[in-house]
Amino acid sequence: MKSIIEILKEHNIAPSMQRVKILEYLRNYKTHPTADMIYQALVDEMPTLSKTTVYNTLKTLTEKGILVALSLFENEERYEYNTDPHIHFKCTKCGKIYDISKTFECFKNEEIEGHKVLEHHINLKGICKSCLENAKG
Amino acid sequence: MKSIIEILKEHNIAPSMQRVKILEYLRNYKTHPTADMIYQALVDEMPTLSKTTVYNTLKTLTEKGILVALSLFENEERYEYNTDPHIHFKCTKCGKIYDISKTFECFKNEEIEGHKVLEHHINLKGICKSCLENAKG
DNA sequence: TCCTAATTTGTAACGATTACAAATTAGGAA
DNA sequence: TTCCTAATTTGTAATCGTTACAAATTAGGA
Repeated sequence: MKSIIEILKEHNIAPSMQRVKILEYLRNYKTHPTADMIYQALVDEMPTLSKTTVYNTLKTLTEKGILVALSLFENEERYEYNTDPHIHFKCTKCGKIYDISKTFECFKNEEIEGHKVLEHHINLKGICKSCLENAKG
Repeated sequence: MKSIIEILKEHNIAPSMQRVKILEYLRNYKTHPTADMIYQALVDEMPTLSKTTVYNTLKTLTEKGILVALSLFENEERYEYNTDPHIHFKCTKCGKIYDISKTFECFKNEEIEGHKVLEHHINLKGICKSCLENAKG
């Protein structure tokens, strides 16, 4: 696997300690964290880390296409490392967000009602497997 | 067409002037407005209207299923009158949101990877017809 | 008319995000 | 090495959308 430093260099982003740690976190943990969650996870290891740096870094990495920003039903931005195309499922009971590796070619580079479609975001909502099993008791 | 007052009564919501005007606005204008947009549109006609009332009303009507709250790519809630199933297209150039009356049965009451799907939100992003035509100029 | 509950209102608070300017850091030139 | 400059990081304050809350207003029934 490519190193985080390589990935940053390929996109002309200086691989500072903060940027490396933030991107590393997003590549390792597929939890779709918010900026604050990332900050909380890293501040122990980097006590001088600033929340502004987290926001700046997320913005930079998203602009370069390394990360994807998700608007998943709520008023806070979540981020994920941009890998294979997939969609999201959010459990209304436990709040967890799952990746679903099902793709939909139907929207790819298509024109719908005259509009040129460049991206599609599919968000599902319901009760997750784990909560369903707990309910059965 | 059913009157706004009838709709409210059917859902056991007292048809106060404020609630009627807010729901009426959303039924008449399919612009997916934010709470603030609705407030701005109505405050001339109802000078004592409070933004809190707009938020309260939107919350009530959404809980009763009369309205649908949309999380469309951005950190602000937008609302629409709940009619036929449709999906949304947002133009990245002019910011306008279009309704696309295409339905996707593939998600209806389905189980995906063990999760029970109850709702699906499909958000498309790209350049709208009007902006495409302007670009050709 | 009076009473009570529902509704509305305005203010203050909150949380996520951004603006901004100062402080720090890193890398190249002398 | 030291100096210089630009990039990066930091902390504070501001902003924006939203919510909490309590007082004021309204509406409908006794």
